[in-house]
Amino acid sequence: MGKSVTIREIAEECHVSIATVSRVFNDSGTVSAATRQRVEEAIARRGYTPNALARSLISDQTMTLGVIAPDIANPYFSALFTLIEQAAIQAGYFLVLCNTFYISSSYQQGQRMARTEEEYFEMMLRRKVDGVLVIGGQIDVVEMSQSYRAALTNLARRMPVVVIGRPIPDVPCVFIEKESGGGVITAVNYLASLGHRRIAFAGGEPGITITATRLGAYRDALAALRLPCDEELVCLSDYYAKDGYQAGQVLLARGVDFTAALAINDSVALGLMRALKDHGLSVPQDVSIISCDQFYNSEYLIPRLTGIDQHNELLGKLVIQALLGAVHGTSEPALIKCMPELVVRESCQPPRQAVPREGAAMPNQ
Amino acid sequence: MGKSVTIREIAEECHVSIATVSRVFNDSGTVSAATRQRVEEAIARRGYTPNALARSLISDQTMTLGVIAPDIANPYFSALFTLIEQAAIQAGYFLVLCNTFYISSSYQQGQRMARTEEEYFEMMLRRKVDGVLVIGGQIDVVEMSQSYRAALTNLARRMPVVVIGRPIPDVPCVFIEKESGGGVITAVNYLASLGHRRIAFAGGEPGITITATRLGAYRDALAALRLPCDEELVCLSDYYAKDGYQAGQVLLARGVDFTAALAINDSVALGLMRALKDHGLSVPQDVSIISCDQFYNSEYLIPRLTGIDQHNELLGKLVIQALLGAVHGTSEPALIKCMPELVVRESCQPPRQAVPREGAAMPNQ
DNA sequence: CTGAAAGCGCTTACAG
DNA sequence: CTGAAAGCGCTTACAG
Repeated sequence: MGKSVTIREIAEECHVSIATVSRVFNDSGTVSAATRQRVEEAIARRGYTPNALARSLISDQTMTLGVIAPDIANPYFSALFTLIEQAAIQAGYFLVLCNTFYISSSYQQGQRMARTEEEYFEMMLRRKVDGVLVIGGQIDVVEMSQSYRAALTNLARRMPVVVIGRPIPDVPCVFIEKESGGGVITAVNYLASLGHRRIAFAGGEPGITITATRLGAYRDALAALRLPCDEELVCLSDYYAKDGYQAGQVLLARGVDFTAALAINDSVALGLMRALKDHGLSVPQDVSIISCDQFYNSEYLIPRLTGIDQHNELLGKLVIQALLGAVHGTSEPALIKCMPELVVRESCQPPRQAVPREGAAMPNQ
Repeated sequence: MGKSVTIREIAEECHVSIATVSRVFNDSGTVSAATRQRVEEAIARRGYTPNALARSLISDQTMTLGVIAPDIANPYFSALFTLIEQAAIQAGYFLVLCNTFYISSSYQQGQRMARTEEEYFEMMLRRKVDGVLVIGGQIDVVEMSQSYRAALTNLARRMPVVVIGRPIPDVPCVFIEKESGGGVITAVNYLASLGHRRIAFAGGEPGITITATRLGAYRDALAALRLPCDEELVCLSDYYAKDGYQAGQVLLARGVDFTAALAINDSVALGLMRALKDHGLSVPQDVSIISCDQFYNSEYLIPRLTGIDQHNELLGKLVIQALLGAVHGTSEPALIKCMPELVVRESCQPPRQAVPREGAAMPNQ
């Protein structure tokens, strides 16, 4: 590729100084109409494009924001990223997307494919992004490593950082807490109101905040309702369809008695329904299913999936607002909560009968 | 945020020149053991991080690649992006992701949320990325605008550009053509082998190459088989679940007779199956469904979706290889084709009866 | 209105 | 082994 045309070349071509070219390009300062026209023509003719690197070196801003997320192929994150990007673009910022695959066991098999979050933090520092958004990842691991905590603290001391996840004391970020489990309580109450008494819980990686929060809310709700809350009703795994499938298989193999189940999100619900079906069970006739976090295709499933809308769109807007606020120094250490909402569709109905207790046959795949 | 520590500060602190600090940090040139240690300690103590902007200005490379895609929330793109990112990271590059929402009618409602591809091209030039990957978008519009073509040509003259999409003569990019419709022909033949004679086609935005290619292959296959290919068997729309749903409604409202249908991808198949169900039709008992482009959840749907695996994973690897090749000047104007593969699952079976011809009732939603 | 100069933070020949 | 200097491409006071 040929070297790109610089401000100096334009200046020489027009017999003016580079300062003058800069002035006309940026429409700053004063330039006589004649030279302005001459310079503008040269710029157009040569296709001059200013070097953003040089500009950033001076202005000390790159108009770039870093986004560090676990897995963009997860619909939850891709939907959120889309929202965030739109808001960022409107504010004139670019986004550098970094996938860590941290909680995504689907991708962790074999050699390390991505960089760690700590490595990404270092890169953000070097590249002088104007701010960083951390979405989940190690921040949501219940037992956080000291080195991660130190790295995040170091990053936050040097540039604005907004975190969607569990607030950590003494780390100078803006934390945005997604939810407190309210939606799950609503879901359990809804199931109970339909007459269900034995309600299972499927999916979610153990040791992750979102799992712990939702599981905790599930247990609290059951306790408040004086409903059974046996350990065997719970099967954690991860956040994808294959994990819901696996959780369903385990639940069924245990021979647990349940007439309804909470799935940690839509993907897990999908896999769970599949496992049930392979066992000869129908939703909602035999088992009612409700998702704790609805994505975008729930209304097209058969049956249409009842679930909690965590209002992630709202979250997306708030997040970028918080980040831009932090970048421009008008940040408040917000603790945002979106009100979850139950969306009733077709996957729940009053219980007809208990699930048979005998050991389950292995499904064919 | 306080100004970050520079090489000059480290130099002063150690009473050496900045050249020396640079040498120890980059482990280049020769430095005495004593000063090396002193400098390394200062670097660690102060948490010095080199300014990548300044480095890039000198080295003329940013180790950043731009990716311009229509919609990362579309599972096709997010899966591809994931693959591409992993390959890029391993090669030491960062990715700037730009969503244009170009073909995504789901997002085009109301005011313009994203930038146009041409604006993104300009930004790539300014930011001096080392290369650009263009995935779909206007490149796949059958009637391409002149200004887009000019902008792409200009970009490709100035930096390495790899395009996944329809090759355009005289535009100096590396083009990677995804497919030629071979998979669709396989799908139609499969349906015909099952005994289907009236096969519908649903989804895909009109005027887009991928739609045209697949529709063309569908028609060719039908013609070769001497099967009916009425206009009314075809209903285009777009690439998402809601579009499949809409296409299904239209097909049903037309009262067309069909026992099987091709959906342009899994999302469309999902919506289509939903529309059929709302009309009281079951898959595969009443209608067989096959997807022309399978995503990741097809094996968890009820019924498990039969479809074509376009082997996008392979594509992801090839793409980044081509881009890195172009960046390092070892590009060949590749024309890559992945061999599609039929994956038979549960959504197709021999026809039982024709769909009733009377006008369809509107489904409840 | 316009230009010369300093400087953003760094790397890299070139001397010593 | 080490430092002074030039230079990457640009912006911005400061003179004139």
